[in-house]
Amino acid sequence: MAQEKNSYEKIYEVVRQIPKGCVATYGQVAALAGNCRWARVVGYALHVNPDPEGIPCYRVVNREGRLSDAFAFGGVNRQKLLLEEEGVTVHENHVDLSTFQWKKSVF
DNA sequence: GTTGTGACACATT
DNA sequence: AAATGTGCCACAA
Repeated sequence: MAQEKNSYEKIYEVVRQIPKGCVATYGQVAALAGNCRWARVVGYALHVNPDPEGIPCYRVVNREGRLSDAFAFGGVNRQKLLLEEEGVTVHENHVDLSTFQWKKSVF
């Protein structure tokens, strides 16, 4: 078993755990996945995003709380809308991490 | 098998 | 303060 829970699956698992109304940074997800160095891999994992319904990429932001330029997976506007629907206040492309960054301890 | 690139993060200049 | 360089890992050619 445990047929290679290869990087991606781990990352997806972590992203899936992000509760509603919260956002997580790539580094955060990477760290929860097991390695802070996976930040880039996390971005790649979301890039392929095989399950956009279970992997809300829009809940994942860089360490600035900002969305990447290439993030607009359907329009930056779309992203803002989705996050606001979740209860996250989004300013164009950035959110207040201090307020909305996911804290695993809370869950 | 090696090289290059990438939706990042951190350190240093 | 901003820009650059470096580190790390995975995938594509």
